[in-house]
Amino acid sequence: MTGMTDVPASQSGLRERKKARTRAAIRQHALRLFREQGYAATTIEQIADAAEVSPATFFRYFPTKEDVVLQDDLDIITAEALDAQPPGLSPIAAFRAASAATLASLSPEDLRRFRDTAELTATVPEVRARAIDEFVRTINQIADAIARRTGRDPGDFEVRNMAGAIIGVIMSVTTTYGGSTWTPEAMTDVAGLFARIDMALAHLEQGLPL
Amino acid sequence: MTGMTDVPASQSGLRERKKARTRAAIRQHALRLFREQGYAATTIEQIADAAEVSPATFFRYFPTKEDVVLQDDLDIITAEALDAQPPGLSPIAAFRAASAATLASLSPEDLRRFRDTAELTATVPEVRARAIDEFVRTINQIADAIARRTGRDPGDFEVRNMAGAIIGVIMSVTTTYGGSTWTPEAMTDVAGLFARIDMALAHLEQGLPL
DNA sequence: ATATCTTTTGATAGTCTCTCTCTTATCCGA
DNA sequence: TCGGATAAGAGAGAGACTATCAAAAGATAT
Repeated sequence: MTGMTDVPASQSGLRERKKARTRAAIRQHALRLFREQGYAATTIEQIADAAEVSPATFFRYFPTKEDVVLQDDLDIITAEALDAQPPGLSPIAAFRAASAATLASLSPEDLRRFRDTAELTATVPEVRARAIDEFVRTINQIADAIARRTGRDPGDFEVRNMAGAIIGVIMSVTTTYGGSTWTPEAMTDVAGLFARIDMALAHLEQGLPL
Repeated sequence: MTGMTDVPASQSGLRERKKARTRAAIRQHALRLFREQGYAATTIEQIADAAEVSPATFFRYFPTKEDVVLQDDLDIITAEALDAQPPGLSPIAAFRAASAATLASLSPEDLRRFRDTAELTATVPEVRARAIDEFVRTINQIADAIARRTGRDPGDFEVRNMAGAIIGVIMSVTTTYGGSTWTPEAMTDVAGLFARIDMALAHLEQGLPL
């Protein structure tokens, strides 16, 4: 895992490089077509044509149409960043620091892609549903990381509960940005979104006072 | 809204009664077939045949296959139950009381159907994704109810944040019941699930101490 | 009871996502 | 350079979902 970019630092064989390039091409053309024509109006065949592969190949790289949009590696990165924080910090404080570190590590290109996918995630119901399900899967990783840093069992009820609360407030922030529901323009700066996430976590850390 | 049952207290014309009966029949046979053969292995055609309607009619009652499983009214009920709680209670305490009241109001038949749908929700990825998306939609209703009872603005950041945290811990509990991931047997009693939800909310209320 | 109007249903055809299988091409290591 | 793997392509097909149109059934009025 070398970052969020689709093409990893060319490591070994030509085969892997080609694979990564194909994957990146598919995703890139897919996102472009989604932006131009809308998600539903874009067919797999069009994406495959644009990326110069067969429709069958599309599904070898992405199990479903929605998966082209999903962020795959972001949660893994924050999990790593979470482990990298000093042991003294409380779980939520460590999570806040890890988020900041993750944001800082993103390249401009990463940010652009993040913005595109975030918009699609908030806009298209099917994609949103899948993305949130991924979020829930992330609860496990967060819980594991918290368990590691507090020396408790990963299945511990309270650990899992805290992980759930963290994901919950993040979901709340990301699904309603800027007061009412999602507006694409408001999402232009990813930094603002991260700032709101940090505020939400701080609020949670203080016990959600009203 | 007369309860969770599919057939509302027969009110007006024959037309509406028939409609309600058709809807109930489709859902009932669908859940039975899902239980017997699995979700993916059951086709719309089979459900339609069993319910003695045409496949097209299925889609007139439920926009997608997943929607047969979703719980539609449960969140509305808890929202109402939330408003019914005495104003003195803190938001989370009120929510706990509302949950208990909702559980108590369910008929044995409701409980059985709830158990079936809960299992499918936790088991089948597509269904789970949809259900969680519904959960997020529920954040708004919870936030509105909290805003009403605290006299704050419904769009208030901290109010929405608390609603998110509540949904987050509930998601955490319902998606992993009994330590590790879902086991159908553990789910036999719905009461146990509600008890766990209550524990999670109590933990959240105390500020998530570890 | 009959006629008319509206709503619901069924039938049919078609699109698109996704799966499976088989064959061909390409890359890797020896 | 030669087997052994792995990926890409082609094609057939299942199944979810949509659109359209005609038939059936309920509601309403005379």
